[in-house]
Amino acid sequence: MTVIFSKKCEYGIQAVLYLAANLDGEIIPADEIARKLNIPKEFVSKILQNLTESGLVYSKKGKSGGFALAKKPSKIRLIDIVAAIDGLDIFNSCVLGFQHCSPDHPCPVHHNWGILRTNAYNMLTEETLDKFREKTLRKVRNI
Amino acid sequence: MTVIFSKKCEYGIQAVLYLAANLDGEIIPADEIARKLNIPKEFVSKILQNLTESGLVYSKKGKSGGFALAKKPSKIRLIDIVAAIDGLDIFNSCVLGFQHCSPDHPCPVHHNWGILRTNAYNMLTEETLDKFREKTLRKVRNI
DNA sequence: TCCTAATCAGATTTTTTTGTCTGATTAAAT
DNA sequence: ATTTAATCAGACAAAAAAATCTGATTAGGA
Repeated sequence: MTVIFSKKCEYGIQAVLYLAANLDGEIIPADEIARKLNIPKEFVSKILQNLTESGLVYSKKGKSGGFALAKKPSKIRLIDIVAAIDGLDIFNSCVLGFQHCSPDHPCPVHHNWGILRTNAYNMLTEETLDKFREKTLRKVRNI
Repeated sequence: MTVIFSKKCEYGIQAVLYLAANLDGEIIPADEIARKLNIPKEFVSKILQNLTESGLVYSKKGKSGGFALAKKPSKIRLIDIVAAIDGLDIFNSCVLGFQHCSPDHPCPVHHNWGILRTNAYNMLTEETLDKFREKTLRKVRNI
């Protein structure tokens, strides 16, 4: 199966978007996120743990605990989430898997793919969570 | 780990490019392909089996057997290989994994990602194996 | 203050992907 | 024609990813 982001990363982005849609930094339990987004409960919990270690998310243990963003939505870019979960190898390694692919010894699609890759990177870097608030709200309510 | 193509697909494309680099339809054993491309021998053999079932590759059993392209290089597009191994889901499903993503209820990055995806699809569709012959030869010899 | 219920967090299991091994097949040499 | 050596092909095993289970933690009510 071809894939852009791992399931972990997909779920992670979804969950963080959900947190961002609740402006005032409200603490939200993993259980609610899991239900609203149709993600296995303990899986989303684990992913948010990872993001907590990365400093993107804040977690509170115990009763009435949960997760919230650790920064303002305008300070979190989509690329930050991808970097924390999947890493940025995809933007540095050869799409065909050639081990010694470089500008000097390019693979057949090196140039064309490079352009696509740069566009993707720029898109993920330009987009911060605050830009998505309304879109995310609409999307989540329609699931 | 974020990934575009599965290892299987990466290896598959590499192997088919290698076959295409041998113009006259010469039959090449999996062993040689594996050595030249640094791919596990039996794995590349299995992948080429799959491609044989898909009609892209021809296989010959027994001593002095091996694999060759089943069609002229100009008739095989990169997208055909991707479709045969990984399928084309990546070009139809939501990049963030939202189950009900559509133009009516788009995910936050729906539009932007749609453009990138279309570009990628077009690139893989326009590129046929014959265009890569010299590039592949250079690449393989430098590995 | 203690107990309970709800939560996060780490360990475990299942599934998928990747890689390896053994056997069936075939062409060529004897 | 028989044997042999090299190959493809399908069954098997290991590693990685995804999902689940159990235990540690904490706030709030009795």
